[in-house]
Amino acid sequence: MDRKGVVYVIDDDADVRTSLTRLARSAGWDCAAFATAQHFLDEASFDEIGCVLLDVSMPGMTGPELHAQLLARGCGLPLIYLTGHGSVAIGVKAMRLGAFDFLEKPVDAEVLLPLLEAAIDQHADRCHKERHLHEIRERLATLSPREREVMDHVILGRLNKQIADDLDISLKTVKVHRGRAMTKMQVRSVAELVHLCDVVGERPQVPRPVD
Amino acid sequence: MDRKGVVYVIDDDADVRTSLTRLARSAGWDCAAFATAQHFLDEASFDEIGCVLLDVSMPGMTGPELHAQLLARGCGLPLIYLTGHGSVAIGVKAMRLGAFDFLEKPVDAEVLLPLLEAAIDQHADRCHKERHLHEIRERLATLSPREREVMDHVILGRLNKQIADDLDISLKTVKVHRGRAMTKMQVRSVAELVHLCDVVGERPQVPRPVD
DNA sequence: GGGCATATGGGACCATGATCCCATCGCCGT
DNA sequence: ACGGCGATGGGATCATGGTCCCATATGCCC
Repeated sequence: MDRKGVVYVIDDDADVRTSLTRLARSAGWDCAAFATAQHFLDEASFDEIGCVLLDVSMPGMTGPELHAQLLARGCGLPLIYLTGHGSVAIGVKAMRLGAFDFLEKPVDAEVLLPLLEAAIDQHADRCHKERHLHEIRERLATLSPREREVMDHVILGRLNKQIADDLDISLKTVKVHRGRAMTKMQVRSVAELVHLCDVVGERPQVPRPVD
Repeated sequence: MDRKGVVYVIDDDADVRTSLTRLARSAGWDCAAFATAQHFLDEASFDEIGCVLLDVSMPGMTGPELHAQLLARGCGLPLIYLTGHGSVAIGVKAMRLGAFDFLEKPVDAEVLLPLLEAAIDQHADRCHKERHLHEIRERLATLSPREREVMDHVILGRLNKQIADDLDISLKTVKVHRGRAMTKMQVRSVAELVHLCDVVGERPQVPRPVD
């Protein structure tokens, strides 16, 4: 049985890598194992659905250090820490940074496999939403400065007449920019436009002019 | 110096309660201490800005058990665990449930005080946003069923004509309901209406009819 | 210099939305 | 039985939005 997703294993212990790889593959996932965090950073593509199983303490870059690196690179892979003798403080800090889970070795397969599935599902879900946001941002990027400016007023609920007054241009020009913005954003109603902008968090805080 | 917020201390050790209470008060917060989780549940009001400092292991209800109780009651108070001899698993689980932090005793005042401030600030912020959402939901609750139905179509970008067709009523009636919905929601444009509904997560997934 | 995108504007026309007036009908609670 | 409210609908009027046609001017790139 094949599933969609890659399990990345990062551990300096070859035996651990072998057994985790075997476990993940037996459950149907692809698996790529690395002996150091640096190897993982160098070789992994980061553009696939998956999750990361990483050891806390390794020669070179440690688990938490890798975590910070991934956060800095905007990589959204869920991280599941595995540790032999971790401390409370390290575990709590990892969770605060957004780790998916933090487990102590030895880990039971019946515990780990559902976790892997949940982590990969979460990542797939997030990637899907992220792609959608990216599409919207790409449409936003096609707007000319003036079109964007007019759109910002439109999604605040301003009338064409008011926008014309705000920007000191004619009503006619507002209509042109507005129509082009609607076309470029691929929407046919103000409601859809506002919703798209809400989804990507584009809410200009233009001061509400007097009515 | 007085600050806004209450620090709730829950610990079975009277000395710990005394010292934490003194610390919190010296920093300007109100403080209420409880010897058991049950006392806290019985006596605290939960409608004030604040945060909770709780011990993990106590006679009767434990810290994690109280945590679950608070979650079930929809209480948004940030929880900061304090533990003398906590395990990694307990700490990680507490963080997964949304604890604000999980510290090991003894806790340095220079660590705890900034945490208290951050937790209380976060709670104040969330309460503020929650109040705003509540206001909007109250407006939504004043809509008649038909008004709500029409509004659901409006925020999907449907034209009055299409809504009339969908609901099998006259164009005129749609206008009436629409106008009343706008008044009750206290908005003057579709853009504002859509934004309010986006904020409270009210996005009906009415199947898009053929155009 | 010629093409292209951007910003600007006018005129005309139609569709749509908003807001008044008016009305009927049914249901619920006092 | 009466009043209030929700839902329904018509007519009239005006403001607004959308979409065609047309045009000019600027700046940029090849």
